[in-house]
Amino acid sequence: MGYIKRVESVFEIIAEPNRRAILSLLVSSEQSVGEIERQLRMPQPTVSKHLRVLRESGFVESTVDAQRRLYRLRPEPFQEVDAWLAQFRRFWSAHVDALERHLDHMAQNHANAKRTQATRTKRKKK
Amino acid sequence: MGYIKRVESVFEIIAEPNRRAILSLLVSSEQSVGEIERQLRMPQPTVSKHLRVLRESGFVESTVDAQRRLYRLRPEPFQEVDAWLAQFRRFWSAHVDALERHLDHMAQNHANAKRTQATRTKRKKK
DNA sequence: CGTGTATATGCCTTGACACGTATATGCCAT
DNA sequence: ATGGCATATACGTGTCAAGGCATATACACG
Repeated sequence: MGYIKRVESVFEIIAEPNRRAILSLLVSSEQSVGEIERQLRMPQPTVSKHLRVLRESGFVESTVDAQRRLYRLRPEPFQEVDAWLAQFRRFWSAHVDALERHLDHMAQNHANAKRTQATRTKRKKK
Repeated sequence: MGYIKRVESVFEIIAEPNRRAILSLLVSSEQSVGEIERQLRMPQPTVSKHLRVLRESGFVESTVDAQRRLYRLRPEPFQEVDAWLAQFRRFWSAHVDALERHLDHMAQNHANAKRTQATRTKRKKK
């Protein structure tokens, strides 16, 4: 029994910032590799490699257009993330309520404008 | 030299399976380190280290109870994930509808039952 | 105070993965 | 066929994070 199938969860996939950037790009419409490359200002092999990962994990699919490949989103993996998130939703909506709405609004346009602050790592040495 | 401030996104945090397991555990109620350790059958230092990461990224907070530390969830990071997801929600809810419900169900218990199959990338070798 | 229990931290090793650079594949046009 | 463009892959490298193990801190109680 041969080859181990790399079971990477959807979470590992979206942990990579460049991949999230690509996904966000594709929300508006399908794009070719070259277009992604230009918009995100990253080297072409990098784009291709990330697209490969995204494709193999089901986040995107591609069709051929001459020499171009057009990539577009696929819904399932996002739903999977959403499903995971669901178990916490009860919890957090209990905690906040108006804020929830607020966040829901901001979500419309930006992707990851988060500021993950501080982590007051107090490194005391003894 | 220096203390680089590691700005890890919420996505990197939840990319780790054990951390997701811990978070799922905490949905029901707050738990001590020892309880987590026993239920998840992982060594105590591992639990503590993951809890540290979760704490510093805001996913959990702790209070002291004698020698125990009780950990519980905090809502903000989850909202952040949700906010990111929101931009895709329009998209995917257009694509599917009944399937969504289905997934929502499976989400109840497990986290990453991904089967990432093959991705019919037809790799032809010449 | 000393012992036991609960949790945190330090060090080290290992493996995964993202990147850069180079190159291969594939398709089009002339 | 030949050259050129678009995209994919191979290989070597550096970085970083997770785990194991040992140990330190903190508290409780006799």
